[in-house]
Amino acid sequence: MNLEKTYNAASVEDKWYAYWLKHKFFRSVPDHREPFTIVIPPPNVTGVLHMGHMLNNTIQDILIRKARMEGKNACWVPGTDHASIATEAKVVQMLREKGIKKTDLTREQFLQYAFAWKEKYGGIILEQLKKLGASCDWERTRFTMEDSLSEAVIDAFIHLYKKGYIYRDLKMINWDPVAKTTLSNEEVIYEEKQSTLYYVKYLLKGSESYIPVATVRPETIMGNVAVCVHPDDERYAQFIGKTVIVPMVQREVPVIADSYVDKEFGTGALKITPAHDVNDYELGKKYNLPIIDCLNEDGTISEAAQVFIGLDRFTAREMAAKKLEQEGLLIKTEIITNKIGFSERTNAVVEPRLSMQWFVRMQELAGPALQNVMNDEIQFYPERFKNLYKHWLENIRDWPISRQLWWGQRIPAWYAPDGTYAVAKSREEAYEQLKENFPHLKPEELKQDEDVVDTWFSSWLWPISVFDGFKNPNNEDIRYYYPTSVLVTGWDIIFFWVARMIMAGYEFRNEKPFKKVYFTGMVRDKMRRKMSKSLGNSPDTLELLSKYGADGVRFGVMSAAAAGNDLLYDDKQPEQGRNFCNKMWNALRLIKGWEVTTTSEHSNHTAIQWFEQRLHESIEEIDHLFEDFKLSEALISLYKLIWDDFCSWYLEMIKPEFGKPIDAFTYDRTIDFFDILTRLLHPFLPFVTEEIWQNLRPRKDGDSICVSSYPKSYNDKTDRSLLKQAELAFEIISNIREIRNQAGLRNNVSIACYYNGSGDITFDSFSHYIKKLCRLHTFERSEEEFKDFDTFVSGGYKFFIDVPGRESKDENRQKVLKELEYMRGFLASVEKKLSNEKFISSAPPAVVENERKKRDDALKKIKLLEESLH
RNA sequence: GGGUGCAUAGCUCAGUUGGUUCAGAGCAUCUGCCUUACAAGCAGAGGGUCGGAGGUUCGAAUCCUUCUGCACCCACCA
Repeated sequence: MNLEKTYNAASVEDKWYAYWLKHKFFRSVPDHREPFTIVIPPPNVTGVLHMGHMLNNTIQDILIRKARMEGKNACWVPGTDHASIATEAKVVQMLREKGIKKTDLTREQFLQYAFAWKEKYGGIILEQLKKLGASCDWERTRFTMEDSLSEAVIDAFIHLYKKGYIYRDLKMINWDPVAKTTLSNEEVIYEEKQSTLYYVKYLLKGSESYIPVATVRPETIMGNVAVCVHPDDERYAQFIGKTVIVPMVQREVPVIADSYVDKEFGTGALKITPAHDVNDYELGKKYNLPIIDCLNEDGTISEAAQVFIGLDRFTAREMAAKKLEQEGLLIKTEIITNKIGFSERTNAVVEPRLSMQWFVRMQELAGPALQNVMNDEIQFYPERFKNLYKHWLENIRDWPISRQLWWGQRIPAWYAPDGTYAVAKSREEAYEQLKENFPHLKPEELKQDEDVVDTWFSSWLWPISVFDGFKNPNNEDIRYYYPTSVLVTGWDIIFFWVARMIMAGYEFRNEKPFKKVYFTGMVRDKMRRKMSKSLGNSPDTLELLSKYGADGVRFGVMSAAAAGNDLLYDDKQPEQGRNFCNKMWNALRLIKGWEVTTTSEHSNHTAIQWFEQRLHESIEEIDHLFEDFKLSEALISLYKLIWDDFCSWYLEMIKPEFGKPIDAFTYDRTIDFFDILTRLLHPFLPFVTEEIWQNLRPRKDGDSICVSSYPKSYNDKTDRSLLKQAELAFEIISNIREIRNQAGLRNNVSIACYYNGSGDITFDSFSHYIKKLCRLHTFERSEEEFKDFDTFVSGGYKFFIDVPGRESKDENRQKVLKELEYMRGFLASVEKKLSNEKFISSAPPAVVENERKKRDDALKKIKLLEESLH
């Protein structure tokens, strides 16, 4: 066998992924086995995958691969999300770069461009997932806007409408003037910004006196319909009921009083602009004030404003300030910090806007969703996200779902010429509903609502709709796979998606959509900034995958990612993963390079038994870590098991001398061990483990580690007696090696070591290996005290190293003194504890007993150390 | 304004229900090695008052109180 010196991830990974696909190992159809199902959080087709996706999908793949190896029917459903507003914004921008304006296109033409975009980027995304090693059932790939899933959206809409949960209303909503669409609260991101607060004079009609009003938005002054003060505010009591003049437009408006106004803030007087502020709108309704909308949908000043018509709102703000100053109405300005809402997708400053939209009433939907998370019917990992979830659901508000976009499922409402509408699956059905009241109506006169639904109104159905649970609620797939086993997603979309999927699950199937939710943290850069394209701090994942290999990247993101905790990404992490792959690769090279004798005589019982014990100890530990979703700890634990225990200790112990063969028994056991190790590691690093596993033994076409069995720990009482002995032996080896290092001995110089004393634990079984690993020509018991030798004390034994030509033993002596000092301190603290009556009486007997043993051990060690100083 | 989380080695973090003088890992640093699997490596070393203060306890990184600093979420204060 001829294996390359370094592991070549690129060629290995492509080879095995193609092999897995060819043999359809990832294909899942319902059968008699227990299902293990994950639906992917569908990535947006806006671009390519970033680091967050690498993390998220690696976790899902680990869980799926482990379940598959455990004999479950593992099904991972992949797919993509049309991401209505985000994608539409991208397509609009792409068209603009080509010199095409959206307004020049028909809806149909635009959708063609959008679908072409989806084909391109959706395809790239799926390829990236394959590169990562994702073991999805690709035959099940879904897209949120494909026919079946769009029909599910319409069904859901009609269902909720009939139930009275969907309604149409004129309300104040968040408006994105760039995308020109409504947004939900969740799509608005508030940031603290410095703003100018303008103090403006509102002159009393026919008088020189005025009410000072503070505002950060002078460009909406033209929409003022009243000034409001607190009824108990003595400063303005005289103005209440009088008329003041709105600056710039000279409108005469009343001064009203309402306790909503905070006397302490600003000037204590508030201008009322019902069209541009939620609170003002409420006050306007209360006092029956008119509404003057002085903004257009693109954020420019409307004709209703009378001045600055057509100017952008920010330009108008400056102009208004200037004009107020010119007219002598500006008292002063002040810089304050306030929160400004930005559109999540376009980053435009959001406007409160009064508009007719479709809403989902959330109160009833929230009930079961809240209850079943709080009682752990659906489990959250980490649990603390329950708090966040609870708070949101308890304060839930209705969900505006209509979006003034083209890319998405169109709202199934049909309007008669007079505005009366029917909600129906088709024009024909709508016509049937309406014709009773409109005998002369013709079907072609009906107009469908121009808006589409919020993208989350489609993705909240995902766990149901990917299994066609709307079209055919009793089909075999959904009965078998639903509810899914676990959802893996970032905590940032807990409201957008997780909460709503839970609501949809209970509403449409009367059953939870998943049993567990694993929340991942956000991937940040070394400066703790969230990775984003605009900052340019997210590595190019395709480049990363080709540089370090998918296994390297998977190791990198997993090794630092505790559930729910953000992780700081650094190139060092995938590098460590790549190195790990190479380490295992070279272990394979070592083993496969051995010549094997036919004899089964051997002297490696101890090493083999020790490693077996160590292996099963690890398997138990890893099982527990998996139960708690502590995946990064499980990976680190495997890393140490393989690198330290297997490579550094076990292989070095059994390694035959150069040129000599290894016995068949040791060889076979070693292959067994490596086989088990690769299977344990396979869920984390699928490619390198497949490559090694395939090389360990002769395999047939169709064999694969990904459908082999996941190792189980022994259930019977496994003997663990060698673990302690090994610990002592390794400690002795390290001590001898340190002395060798201090003495500057070359590796080919062999030395002698003598020891005496006795301890609770022996190292006899390991003597042979100590000798071998420390290059000792002599390692034996001797009652003699070797006064000129370097010494150390370990496990109740005193060791003497004969270093030829060693001039100074100061270094060694210093070390012994230091240890002696430490042990004396240790002894003092133990004795103090033991002489404390309260400790003896209140501590558990086992703890006291342990302290006594520590004292005896310490006394013994001190004695040995003191002796060895002479 | 309400809420959550975090603070442990130079950096990033582990540390289960309080019990070893237990303070741990990886990276980084330092020393010595191209030793026939691996320099993407091997053998070693140094490094921390577990954010501050108080309390509970025989015993606290761990439990309680408080303070400080940081991060995030939610909320209609111009």
